[in-house]
Amino acid sequence: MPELPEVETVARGLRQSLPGRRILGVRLGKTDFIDDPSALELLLPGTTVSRIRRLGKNLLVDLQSGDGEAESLALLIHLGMTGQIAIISPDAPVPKHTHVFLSLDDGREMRYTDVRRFGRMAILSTADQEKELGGLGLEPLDILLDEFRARVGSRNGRIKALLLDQSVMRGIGNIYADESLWRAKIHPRKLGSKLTSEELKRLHRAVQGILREAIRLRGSSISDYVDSGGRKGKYQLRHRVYGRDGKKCSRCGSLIRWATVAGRSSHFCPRCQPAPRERKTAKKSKPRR
DNA sequence: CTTACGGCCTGGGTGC
DNA sequence: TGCACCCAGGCCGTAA
Repeated sequence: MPELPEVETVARGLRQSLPGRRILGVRLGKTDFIDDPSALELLLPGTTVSRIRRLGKNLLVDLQSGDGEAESLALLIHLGMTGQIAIISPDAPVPKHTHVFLSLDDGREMRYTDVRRFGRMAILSTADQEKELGGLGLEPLDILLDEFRARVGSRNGRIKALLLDQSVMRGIGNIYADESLWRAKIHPRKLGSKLTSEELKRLHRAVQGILREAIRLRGSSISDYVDSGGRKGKYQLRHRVYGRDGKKCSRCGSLIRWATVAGRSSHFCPRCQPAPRERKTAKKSKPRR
């Protein structure tokens, strides 16, 4: 599943081949993950890619219009769970579930393949970009310790939910949330406001360290993630808890556990990440009839 | 305002 | 071969 390290890897791949390329044509398959499919068909041809940006899990392909107009557009791509981008020869076999084809002026094409179609594509004006992406939190790789403390330590939500909340920080998903909490020795159910100063510091370091290492290893290929060159990542080999329930914790030997926290599957070591005191929520007695 | 939670989207994998 | 079911991440509506 593409989270920050995977999207960053894709972005770096696209930066190798897209800037300077002119888009010649657009062909679409299923379009229910595209905000306005006809806008893509209408506006993309004739534009030139100027740069590739990543904001959290979002990719932005900046476009210059062919006629030199100042109006700048960007193609937003969110890979969802199963989105893949390929820059490839049009003669290459087309994988199933490929729904967007952009022909490029170097003879290749950019393809978007998405089994689940949980991804998203949209053409955004500068104003749209602010509206759509303005609510995102800070980049976890850039956030300073003090900012991290302020944003996370003040909140009463479960730390797992806070790490996943894109308006707190952008780009962390289930894998890197679980891995970061394990490294920082914090239970996913603990409340942000209950984290000690030391825990906040450890978590800040853990998040950044893990994201950096994951980018270095080109992300985690869990289900079907590949980068824009079709290569798998290697960080899944370093996972300590994600998908390892029932296996031994590499730090203490206890068995990794699985539980639902904040509505998401969570993996953690019950010894290294001690459970917080349960909040006293009156156990709802079953309504009897 | 904040937080919690259920439901929805889709289809591959699994188990019977 | 079929078929029901689960699950993934993000988001949204609703409730407290």
